[in-house]
Amino acid sequence: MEGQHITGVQVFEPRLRWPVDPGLAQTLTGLTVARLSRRAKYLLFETGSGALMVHLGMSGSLQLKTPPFERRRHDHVLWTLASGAVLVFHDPRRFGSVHWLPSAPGVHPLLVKLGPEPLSSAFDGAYLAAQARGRKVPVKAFLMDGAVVVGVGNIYATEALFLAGIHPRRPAGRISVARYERLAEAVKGVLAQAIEAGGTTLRDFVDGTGQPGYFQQTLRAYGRADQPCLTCGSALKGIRLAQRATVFCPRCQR
DNA sequence: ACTGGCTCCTGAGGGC
DNA sequence: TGCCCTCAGGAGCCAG
Repeated sequence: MEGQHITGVQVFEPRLRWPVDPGLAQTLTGLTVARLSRRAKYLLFETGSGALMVHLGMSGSLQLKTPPFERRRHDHVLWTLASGAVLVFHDPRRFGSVHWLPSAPGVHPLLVKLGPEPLSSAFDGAYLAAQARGRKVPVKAFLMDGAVVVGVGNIYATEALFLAGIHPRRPAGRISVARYERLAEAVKGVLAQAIEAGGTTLRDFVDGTGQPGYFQQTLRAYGRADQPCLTCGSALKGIRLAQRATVFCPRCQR
């Protein structure tokens, strides 16, 4: 994508998580993608005057295709490039979104309240402990709060808490700095491993080349309710916490 | 200031 | 074989 010139934009379905800006095609046509970057789970296609911002939600994908190809059901936005290739945004559940991010003035409202990147040095045990001070929210919901740290969804929060030996319902403000250090390390480790494996495929996830991720084969807790704990052998417990499926070991996680 | 519940949507999977 | 119901989830928003 880097260096590609956008020659056309077609929006077939603007009803995504946020309605697609009717002026998007007008704004983007004629621009060149200088570089790709990312903030939290928002993908940024930077041009000289601003950025195309895409969120994949949970079922979204982007693929570069070479015409002729048949537009599939749920192919919502197409960008035609000067090379002749077409970038396709496909999202059956429409939890994803497509935005225009002006380079000035200020930050986009969706980005302004976001916490640090989990793989950055700003994210560590001391930071988590400071953020958690006085808070009673269950630590799993705390960890999934984008204002605390970005990028930690349900699966990786479940895995990290298992690795750190922390009970998902424990109030965030009642965890020691030492245990938060362990948790921060667990988050970094789980994310690094998942990225290495190419992501986690639950149902229909595929990457930019159509390949599934393989991290699900490595999951220690998520999706393993009633199965034996890989550490102590006792049965993992499945609960619902903050409207999310949660699995933990009642013996190892306190 | 916090917290918990609701919401969008489609497809998979289970029960009958 | 096929239908119908329930559940799954990212994350912003809102009521209490």
